[in-house]
Parts: sequence; structure tokens; C-alpha cells
Amino acid sequence: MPELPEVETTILGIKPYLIGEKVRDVVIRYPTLRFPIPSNLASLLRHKTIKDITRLGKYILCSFEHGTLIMHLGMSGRMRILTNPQQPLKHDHCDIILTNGITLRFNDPRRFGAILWQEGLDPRQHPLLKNLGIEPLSRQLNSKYLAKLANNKKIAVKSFIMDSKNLVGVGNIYATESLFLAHIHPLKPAGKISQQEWHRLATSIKTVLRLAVKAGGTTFRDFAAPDGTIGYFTVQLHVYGKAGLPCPRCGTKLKSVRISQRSTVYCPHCQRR
DNA sequence: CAACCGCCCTGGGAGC
DNA sequence: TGCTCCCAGGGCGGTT
Repeated sequence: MPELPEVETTILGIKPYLIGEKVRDVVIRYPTLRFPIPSNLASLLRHKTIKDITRLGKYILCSFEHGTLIMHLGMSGRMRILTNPQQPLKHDHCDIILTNGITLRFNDPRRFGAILWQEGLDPRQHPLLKNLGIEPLSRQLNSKYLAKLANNKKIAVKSFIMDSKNLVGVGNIYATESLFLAHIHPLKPAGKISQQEWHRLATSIKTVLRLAVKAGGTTFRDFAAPDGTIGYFTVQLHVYGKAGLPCPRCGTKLKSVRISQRSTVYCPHCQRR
């Protein structure tokens, strides 16, 4: 499932083929993603030039002079660069065809992804981007920021760091891994986390994400890079998906608990409440 | 407002 | 082999 590192990898992969290129056409085969793909997308983009490809949280922003194409990979979304025409396969919902002959193809079996349009210069005006928190790999993420935001909150720390209003791009896998590395129990109320613990957590979130970006995404189950490479288990996961196995640090049997409908693995010895 | 929970969706794996 | 059931989960939107 694409988390921030997978989004980063996707951008790195598609960017060189797209920047400065002009859109010839847009083909929508199956508009009902998480939100409907705007039906007028082709007329919005035709003959327009792609200025840049950037990222805001897990949203991929493809900017034009008159607005921004906002794309989200959801759970199973994937983008491919096709250098020559290919028959669309199942779940190939949308193509963006450029005048240089290249096609950006969006595939998403579970259809939790999204393709949206925001008119104007500031993509942050889009309702989905308006309330996004800080970037985890920026200097803004530090113990001071987290402690201030968590003040008195009772919400489980895991849910807190996965809430995009607080910080973006930390999904279930990396939240689980970060908490393990920081020796923090995932159910501990956010308001009860000490300054020292916040420091460890901020550090481990950055470490985990940086390592994963470097490895080209966790590529755990559904993810493939734009060139089609599938790198299963390129990142060493310590606890995610390993409930019942011994803790890599102390050997205690790893436990599993569901937190807001998400499976969460932790070590009952290393991560105390 | 804070916290929580249901829901959207399909493929893959387990169990029978 | 083939069927059924369950699980994976980002994030919105509704409820408490």
C-alpha cells in the first residue's frame, strides 16, 4: 500500500517524462474512484503544459499554469509511464496522453485513489488539502511541535501520528514501525507522551521514512514503481506483519491490537504504557 | 471540538 | 479444484 515513500518513488519515476510536456488528451475509462474523476478533465488539460510534479503529503500534484491536477494512489493505485501505446488492462482507469507520445496511466484495483482538479495557482485551496498538517521530513516535525499539538489529548498516540491534520504521510506500516523504534506503546494517550518520547518518535518517524524513500518504497503488497519494478521487502520491517514472532530486540512474542480498525503490532516488553 | 466508527473497494489467502 | 469468508487500509463523513 502506497505510503509517503512510495509516493515519492512514483514522483521520481514519472517526473522526467512529464515536465515541460504538453497534454494531447485525457482518456477516462472508469471515473468512479474514491471521488469521481472530473468529466471535463480532457478539456481542462488539452494543449496545456505540465510545469512541475510535486507532493503534498500523499497527494501528487501535477501543476499547470491555470491549476493543479491532484492525484492520490489510495490503497492500490499505481502509475505507469508508457512510451508506446498499450492495450489498457483491468483497472486502468485513466490515461493522460502527451504530445510526445508518452502516456501516464493510472491503475487502481481497489479504487481508493483519486484524480481531482483545483483551479488556480494554489492547490491548497482544495478542500482535501486545506487542513493538512506538516511534512514529516521537514524541520517542522520535532518534539516541540508534537507535544504542543498533543497537549491533554486522550487519543492513542498511533492514531495521533496517523492523523493528517497533525502530520501527513504516516500510514499504518510506518506508524507501527516508528513506535517500535521509539519504544512507545501505540495505545498510550498522546497527551501522556513525555518530551523525551516525542523526541524519540519524531526522530524515528524521520529515520523510517528516509530509509524507505532510499529503498524506493516498502513495496509491501500492492505497490510497483512506475517502471514496473516490484521490490518486495526492500525495506526491513521490524514488527509490522510479524505478530506472534519474537521481538527482534528482546525476543518477547510480538502482540497485535486493533487501533481504529487498523492492525497494530508492538512488543509488550519494549513498548510499555 | 475530540474521539470514534462505518464505509468505500477488490484481490489474495485461508479454510472447508 | 472451487467456493466462501475474511482481511488489508487512507481518509472522509457522520455520530456520540
